[in-house]
Amino acid sequence: MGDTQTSSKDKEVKAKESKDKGFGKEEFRAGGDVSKSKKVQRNSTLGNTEGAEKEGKGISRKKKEKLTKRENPDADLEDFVRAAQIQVKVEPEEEDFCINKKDKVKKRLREQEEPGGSLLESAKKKKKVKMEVEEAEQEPEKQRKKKKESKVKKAKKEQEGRPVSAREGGKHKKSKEEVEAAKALKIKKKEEEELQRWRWWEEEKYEDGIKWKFLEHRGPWFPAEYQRLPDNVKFYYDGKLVTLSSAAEEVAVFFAQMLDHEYTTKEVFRNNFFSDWRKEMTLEEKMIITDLNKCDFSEIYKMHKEKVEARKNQGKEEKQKTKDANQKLLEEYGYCTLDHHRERIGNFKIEPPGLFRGRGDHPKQGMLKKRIQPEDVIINCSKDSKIPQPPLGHQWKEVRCDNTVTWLASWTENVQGLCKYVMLNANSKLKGEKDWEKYEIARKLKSCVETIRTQYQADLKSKQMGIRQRAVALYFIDKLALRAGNEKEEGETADTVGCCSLRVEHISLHPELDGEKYVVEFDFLGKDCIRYYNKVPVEKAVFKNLKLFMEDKQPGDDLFDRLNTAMLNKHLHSLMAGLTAKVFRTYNASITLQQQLKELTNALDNIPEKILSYNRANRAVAILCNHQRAPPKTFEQSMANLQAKIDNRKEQLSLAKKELKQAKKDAKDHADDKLLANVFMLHAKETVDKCPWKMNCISLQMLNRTANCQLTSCSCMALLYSNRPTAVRECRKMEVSLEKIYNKTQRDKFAWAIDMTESDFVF
DNA sequence: GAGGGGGACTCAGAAATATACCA
DNA sequence: GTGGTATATTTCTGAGTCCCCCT
Repeated sequence: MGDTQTSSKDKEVKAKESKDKGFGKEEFRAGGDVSKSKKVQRNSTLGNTEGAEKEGKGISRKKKEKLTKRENPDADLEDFVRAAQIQVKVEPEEEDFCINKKDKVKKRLREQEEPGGSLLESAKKKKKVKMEVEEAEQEPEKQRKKKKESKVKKAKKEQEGRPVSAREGGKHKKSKEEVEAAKALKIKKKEEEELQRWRWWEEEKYEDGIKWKFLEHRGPWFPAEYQRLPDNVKFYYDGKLVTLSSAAEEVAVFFAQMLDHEYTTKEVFRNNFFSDWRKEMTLEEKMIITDLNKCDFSEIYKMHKEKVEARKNQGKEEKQKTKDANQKLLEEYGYCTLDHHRERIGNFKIEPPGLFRGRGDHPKQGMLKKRIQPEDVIINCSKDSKIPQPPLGHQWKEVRCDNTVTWLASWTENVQGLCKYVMLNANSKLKGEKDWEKYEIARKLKSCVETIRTQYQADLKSKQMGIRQRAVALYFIDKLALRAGNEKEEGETADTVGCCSLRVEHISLHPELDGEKYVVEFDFLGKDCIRYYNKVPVEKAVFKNLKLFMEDKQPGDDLFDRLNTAMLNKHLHSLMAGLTAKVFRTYNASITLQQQLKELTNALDNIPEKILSYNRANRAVAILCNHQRAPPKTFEQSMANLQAKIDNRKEQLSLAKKELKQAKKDAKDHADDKLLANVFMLHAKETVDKCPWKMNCISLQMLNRTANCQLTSCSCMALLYSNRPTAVRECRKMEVSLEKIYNKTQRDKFAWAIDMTESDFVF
């Protein structure tokens, strides 16, 4: 893989360099007055920016050293990153295949017309065949080995004169008929589910902007009101007992419940909490409680821990009760009727009050998230639907009927003043349609991406600084899948950036680094305060432009001072309808997935190997998109456990080898007891055969887990960006059951892709 | 017409919960 | 079969993007 990439990358760089010949700083300066234009107001339009004075923007900001930067990824992961970046440029060779909705509908209609086969019947047949294939696929070595094991056991028992019965230890074993019946029931349930599925992708779409014609729901569910602490749980201030008012006590409980968390050690969190807590206190309480450090929440904390522990140790019955209650709640509030179809609601519960958990160094972390009342909630539903009833004694803020939006209820939260929505689940029509649309736009980009690249390459030499900045930003978005980088209000959120909001301090230029020319080193905090660290060789023209953009600027100044996301997207719109910076992320993730799957998968591999390849392909996408997570707390322990398992197997293997040798000898020596000797021989041989295979499995597991340690879940990646039809196509081509790659929720979510994708689909 | 603000949506990581696996 | 642990899945909600409307 590496060789092809390197060579293609070299070619690319050389080709670009030859294009760049003759392009230099002097020529650029002659084209536009850069020294003047550097002081241009950031938001000026591209056309009239030259020479204007920069105002207010690019004020030097303190580099926030305390931000929770993630550790540098491992060196091999960095290599993988580079590899993945190069992948982005490699285009697949196959012809485009377009999902043809009309053809699909026609196909189904044909099936419907076929004699002796209704639509439902044909779907049933199709499903049955599919399931039979999958079942056969799932009958692997494991089951064969189980059978073999049971045979050995049976032989042993018979040898010992013990009876082999269906009942052992008095436990009822399912009869063959019962097993068959359970199987049939499962299949039937699956079929019914499939038949009930709303195949919205086969229906006509509504006119532009209309999201639904009928919407009915029960309104959101509200968390229970606060219950006072039991009398034996006390709060102390400066060693003295203080009985808090209900409002102050509730907020104190929020804090006490978080005492285990790092948040409560952060100064900003503590200050914000204390300030908001005091707002909930009575005058008397305010007079007494003046210093958070003197507050003793230990009894509340202890009570909370005990509650958590008790919940963990609930008996079966209690657990079932809780489960049933949740199910009831879901049935009652978790579904709505949208255009005569029952659709699951994604978040029907109103967010409970608590302390705001802003990420990184969010300036508002620790502030009180107030309890939402029905009076804060706007309900959206059909006029002719049954209007949801507010909880007793309350009323809604407003009931409206707006079928141009997809939300069912909304409210404004108090911390950031943002709107929150109750929306449908990911497997709903409304979400699915959007998803489908997203991939269609990304596919459309494929057909014109080369033109766009040619255009921004040319723009790198533009006389206008703004256009050059736009070209460099686009180059990064395309090559590195950076996010657009909207402007944010200073002091309102954590100091994170995207492409357009990069500052001088976020990049370092290296004319030469580790044997590569024109290397740009990125180091900034992106979305969710996830660190983006990358060293990327770029084209000479890009490098020179960056050098120019950074001249006479302070570290805290904007790198692209004449560009913002609105300008960038406006330009992208002019190149292709519906194109925005975000589309490049989807596009490049899809291309990378397809390319990686093509390179890594081998039709001759076994199923675990194919799954590993699929995970590797997804990992490449995760690296490209810089999807990271904190390493799981149990990571080190679980790796040690796996290593212990391998060691154990090694011992087992050497023992089994000795046993096998002995058993062979015994079989020769004791011809009279051949059966017993054979049983032992079989057993030892099986262990000898099995151990290396198991050890290999554990090694693969370790490899997979190490690589995944700081990356988001692989299937998650495939769901977010990578093209669903691509993954579906690959599974079918490689004869890997979709169940092995995606869980039920995920399969439900992109049922449209599963249904529409043929095995020859190409992104 | 520009641009600022906010509404509506997607994306994404952490936490909670369920399930699988193993001794 | 049981209990403990690891892993997978789901839920929750914060953090982005993008577009439209108002001034």
